[in-house]
Amino acid sequence: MSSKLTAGDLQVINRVAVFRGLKPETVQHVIAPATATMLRPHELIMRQEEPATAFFIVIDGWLKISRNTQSGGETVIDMMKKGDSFAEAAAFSGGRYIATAEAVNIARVARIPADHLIRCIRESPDIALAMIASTSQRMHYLVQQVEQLKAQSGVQRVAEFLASLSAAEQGRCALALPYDKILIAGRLGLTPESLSRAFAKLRGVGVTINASKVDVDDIVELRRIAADDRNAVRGTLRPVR
Amino acid sequence: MSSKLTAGDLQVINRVAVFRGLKPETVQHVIAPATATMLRPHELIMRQEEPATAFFIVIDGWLKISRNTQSGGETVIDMMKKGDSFAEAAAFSGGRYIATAEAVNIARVARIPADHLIRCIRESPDIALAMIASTSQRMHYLVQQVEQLKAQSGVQRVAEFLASLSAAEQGRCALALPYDKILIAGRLGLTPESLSRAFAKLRGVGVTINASKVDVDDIVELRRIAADDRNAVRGTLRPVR
DNA sequence: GCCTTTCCTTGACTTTGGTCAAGCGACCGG
DNA sequence: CCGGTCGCTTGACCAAAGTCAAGGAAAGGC
Repeated sequence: MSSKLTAGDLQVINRVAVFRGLKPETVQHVIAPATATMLRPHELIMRQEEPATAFFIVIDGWLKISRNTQSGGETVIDMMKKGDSFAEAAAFSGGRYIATAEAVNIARVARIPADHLIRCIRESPDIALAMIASTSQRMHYLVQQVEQLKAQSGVQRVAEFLASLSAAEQGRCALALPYDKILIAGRLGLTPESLSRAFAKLRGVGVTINASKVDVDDIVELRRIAADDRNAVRGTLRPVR
Repeated sequence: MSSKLTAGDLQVINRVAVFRGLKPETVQHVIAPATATMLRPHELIMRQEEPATAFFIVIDGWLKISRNTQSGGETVIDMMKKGDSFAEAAAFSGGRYIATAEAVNIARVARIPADHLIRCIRESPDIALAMIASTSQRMHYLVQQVEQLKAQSGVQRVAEFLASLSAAEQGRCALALPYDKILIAGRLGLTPESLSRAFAKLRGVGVTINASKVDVDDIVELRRIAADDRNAVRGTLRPVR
């Protein structure tokens, strides 16, 4: 189940954003008591409401970060991939996890105990700054998330999501959906049905979706749709069967 | 405009959540170079995209934390009141502010320079832990926000908002809306019109709104509406003129 | 191989919430 | 005191998105 880190694990961990700017020996020290776990699909590594005793780094695979709603449902909060870290802030504040982390596919996750981390911080405060920077990033994401949910329509969120998958400056580009459409729908606050229909509308502006392969005729157009006013887009987007 | 802290300012600052658990002398040290500013309605103390050179504590009044959308609109992210602190994480990470803070009414805000704060942390790491704890709280709020926007209907968000204004365990209670309905609408991701209609629906379950005074017949019922499944509520909520 | 399950799409329909327009009352400045 | 602006509400309408149901295609188990 859980084991010491392999050389490959260390490879990934040393490049992780949360440790950016720390001296290699500091990183070594922080991850000394870390363990790594292989997860099968649907296995959980972090459970909402449980005491926060560690934080995590994704070494490989995709994890779904979700919350159980009062009404028994589930809300996708974020998706984590190789190189992402999560629950840093919870681990420090000694509270409980506010969300659940579930493996989407076969995944490998490193676990760094919170008590050790706090001891490390007392020795070298730079670690604290690194963690705060990482937390700040996460917060930025959440703020953007709130903004998108409040200010953009479903199609616009889909357009922005697709555009974010490509680094292309402009013009035509091909990309692959990173995970199930059901999960994409959840991440964007839509039902799978609505996501399908959003894709159908985007077909009209040169976006071709075939299983998990996507072809975009003009990524600038896609970004324009996302950036436009909610109502400005209306005429241009008719569903194409 | 900006001035040294008054005795009254210190009163508030010493009780603030972000400094909870720190020794009084540590707090003294952190806020040594702090200044306080009086803000008139609509004045800004923090501007999105500007370099994050400080973090803030609200001494009095209400501030609106908002973001300018790409399409030229504005999204309310949060409302801050006396005793709240904000932009801690941004101040550390040396990036830029990700949102704008605007006074809603006459307000007073303390400003703690980031460079001094970082020096403090290197001296006593406990400050870092306090800041992380505070950031963690903020993140919890944002996660809940995302959850609410994705999982609850407008009326449900309104019900939850009203319920959160009262500490009452159960039964009848009276409460006051803390700020304009336009701002409440923004905070909940609704238009003012939709908020009005949501209020009209809640009238049917014993919620009376008169200007900024609200009377709730049964707060448990209100919480039930918020916690129910999006669809379960449907029959029970018809608008009452 | 086949059968089952899961993912995804589409259609028809309903509900929710935004838009536009009108109107009222409170507050403010002159 | 008047006329303005602003906050709030209501009505009529429309667009966006959820629900329910059906069906096809792909993947995985036996």
